[in-house]
Amino acid sequence: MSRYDPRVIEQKWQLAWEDAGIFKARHDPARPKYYVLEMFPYPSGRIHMGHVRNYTMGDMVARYRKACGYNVLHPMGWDAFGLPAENAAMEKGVQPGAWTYQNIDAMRAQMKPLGLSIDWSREFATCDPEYYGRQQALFLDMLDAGLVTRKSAQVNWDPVDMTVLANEQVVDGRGWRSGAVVERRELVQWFFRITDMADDLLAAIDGLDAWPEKVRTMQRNWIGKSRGLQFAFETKGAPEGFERLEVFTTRPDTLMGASFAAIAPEHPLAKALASDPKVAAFIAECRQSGTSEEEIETAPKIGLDTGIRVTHPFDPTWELPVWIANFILMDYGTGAIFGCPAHDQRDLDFARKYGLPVEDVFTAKGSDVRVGTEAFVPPKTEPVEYVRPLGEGGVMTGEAAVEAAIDLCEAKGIGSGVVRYRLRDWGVSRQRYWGCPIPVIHCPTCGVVQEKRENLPVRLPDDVSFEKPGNPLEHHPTWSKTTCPTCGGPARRETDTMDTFVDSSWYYARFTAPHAEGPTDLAEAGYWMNVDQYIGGVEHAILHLLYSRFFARAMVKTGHLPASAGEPFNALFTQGMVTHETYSTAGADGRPVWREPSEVIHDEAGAHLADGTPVEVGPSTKMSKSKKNVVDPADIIAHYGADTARWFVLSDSPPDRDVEWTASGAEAASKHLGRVWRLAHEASTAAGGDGDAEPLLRAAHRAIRDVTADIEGFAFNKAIARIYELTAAISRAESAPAEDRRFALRTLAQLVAPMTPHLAEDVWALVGGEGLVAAAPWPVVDPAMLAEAAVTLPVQVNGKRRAEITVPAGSDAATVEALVLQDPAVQRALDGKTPRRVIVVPDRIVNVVV
RNA sequence: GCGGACGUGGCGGAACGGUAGACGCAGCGGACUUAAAAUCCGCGUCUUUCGGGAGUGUGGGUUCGAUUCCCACCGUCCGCACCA
Repeated sequence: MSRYDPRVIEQKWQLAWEDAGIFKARHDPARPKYYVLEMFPYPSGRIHMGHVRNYTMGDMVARYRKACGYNVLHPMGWDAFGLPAENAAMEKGVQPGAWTYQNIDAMRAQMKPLGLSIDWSREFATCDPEYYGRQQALFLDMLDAGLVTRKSAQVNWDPVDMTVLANEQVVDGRGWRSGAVVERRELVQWFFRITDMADDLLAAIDGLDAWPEKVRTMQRNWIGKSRGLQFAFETKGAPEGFERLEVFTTRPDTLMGASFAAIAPEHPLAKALASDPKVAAFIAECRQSGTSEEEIETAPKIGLDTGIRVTHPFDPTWELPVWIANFILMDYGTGAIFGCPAHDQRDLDFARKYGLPVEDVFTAKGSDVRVGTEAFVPPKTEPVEYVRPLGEGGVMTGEAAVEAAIDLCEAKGIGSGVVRYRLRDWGVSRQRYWGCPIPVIHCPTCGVVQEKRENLPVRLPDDVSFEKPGNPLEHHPTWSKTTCPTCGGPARRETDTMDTFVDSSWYYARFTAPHAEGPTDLAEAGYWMNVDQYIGGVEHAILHLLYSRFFARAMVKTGHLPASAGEPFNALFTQGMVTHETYSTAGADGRPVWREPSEVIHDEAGAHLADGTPVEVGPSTKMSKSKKNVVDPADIIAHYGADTARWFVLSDSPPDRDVEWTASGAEAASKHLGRVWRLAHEASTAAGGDGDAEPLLRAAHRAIRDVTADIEGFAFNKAIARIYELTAAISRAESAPAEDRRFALRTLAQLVAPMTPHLAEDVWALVGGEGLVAAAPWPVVDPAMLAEAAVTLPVQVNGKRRAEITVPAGSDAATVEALVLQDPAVQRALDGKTPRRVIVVPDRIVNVVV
């Protein structure tokens, strides 16, 4: 007998789809469009299970929407600039471009067998000059629109390699190659002025109702809008020009608890004091750390008393010392604060370390407990008792006290209420080769000059050397030498390239017209934008999504997108990771040696290698090369077929949670698909059958209803559970008329077409479906087949289940109550007591309260 | 350190505030087979004196009723601006 052979059918149907050209997206104003997009991959050279999960989910949505009658756009491309290509160049001596394009070819070849409904004619890579040239045009338009600026910013500097390091390249405070202690250094850089849009980016989050709430919360917190007081201390003993020290605080209500003022090591006042060797040494010490906020926040708090004093604005006789402290960020507020140790943990730690006073400003209502080693920081909405108030005091919330403090200070002429954001401008300069060149020229006479638009793209040279550390574009003998577009004199090209986040901030728009002359084609963008469903990892919840939202607004402002596309992603779904158990054996030095899953044998003796060495089975973690707990999709597809891989990554776990890859799970998925195929094969030639068709037909319609709802709700694991039930029902209905079984199998084929499309086509063809199931409409549910005549209600007595009764659906409360009280099991549970209340939830439950 | 999420049988998970454990895996029992594989059917939280009792990370609270809502704690994961 024939059997399910994925190798044969998967290739067959992929060819059939290609011949029919059914996944090519065509602009058709007469039809409603639907744009499905998965976050495009970095071309590492191998696809991994995370990709399979991401693209299978996107394909699920794309194929489902197509069946529902939408004109679907489902493109794919490559996020192709970035550090790994330069690392490969250093390690293997290949050019980053050649390495990247080889990887793209390899990955495309691994992706195609998955049978995704992608319009490959729209494919591009961000490292194509055709793409990055348009990105340069966008950059110049943004420059003209005032959205770009140049200013100084801090970078990780490797003093041995004399080069800028990415945060990733800083390991335990040291450069990953040189091992030198990394220091912070200032460099003039290009920035996008994202903070100009902070308020709009924040307010518009309210409208993103199809985004996960957690992502919206994270974005709100990242933007971090806060109202506070900005005022100036008068200084004593400060150098000329620093008679006043501007500080910003979100807690002006704690001003009477101030015990010191502190400035960032990069603050102009600190720099002005650096002629003092002690200060200079301290600032140098503060710089011995990377730029990441995590590193700065977790570093031990250190400070230096400058000897300068400031007078308290509410009491001219009260003086506070000015410290330089390593935990003050120059980027936030004014780079200077006053410390109130009683109500801020960092200030308290600092005060305890350096013996500064701690004065409680407020206490819990009615409590006389004073701050010890833990700062008292209740929610601002909680009423507290002010014992050192700025004004009147008494019991009030922090919120109210802050507003009162701002009003009081404004009335007294001490500063003013201001709004600040945690969000910083987006620094896009990178001192690297493998990125989009910034299309400007530095001319000794004219200054910073734009490259002429007709000269775009400014192409990367393809003959660079990675022998020396640092930016190869700077080392290139000729590339940066050019003439000034304005005066014609000799000039130097900008050698900074753009952050790769820029590349991924507008690719969704380029997909709507991938070969347009300009960055976009407004007619195409107008039809296809916005992305209706965006799918990707939660690790992009903040940066990529926020930058994309900013870029879409910038493209509206520069005329590259219609006004309606300023918020580019209508719906967002964040999927979980694919994990696997980890396996290790004991190494000679006692440290674990990681083993690949394919090396490990599981049997009665436990887990071991082929030679009998026992294997330690560790917890399931994200698949990673370093722990070797990876399963190669290519191997799975070769062994089981693409449909099994697709079915597995959709089943079991909810899509937004991690899914654990297990060999037995893959085996089970494969078995199930074989069972479906066998049922179809048997039914294809079956005749007769005189049994009752109704249970089967009811099961089919229930499945249509439930699977549809589950797909709409991104509950793919539940949709799959419903498919298992329908399969069991068909298997059980051996005696039903053959044509009814074929109907049920056609329904099944339609329902699984988005999940396992190749199998679905084969089943569809076997049981008399017309044409391709990929082109067939979504099945329609018959409400008459869903109605139930009777319902079984659980009966609780005092909240504990004691009985159940069966009543006609829709029975009213009085009828149910009477029946329940007569029930012998209920009477036994009542034990002669009189019911106080009977709660009847129609068609759901009864609770008798005694 | 700061911000965000998650926690249910041996395992992955299901459950508009309404029968906790759908569906799947592993396991056990049975059918078919000379036998095995494949396939099909059934059982399945723990405990019990067989009446019942306990049970959704831990401890409290709200409710006729809590896995679900509220508070505190513990653990795990994600992000922190130059990894993508």
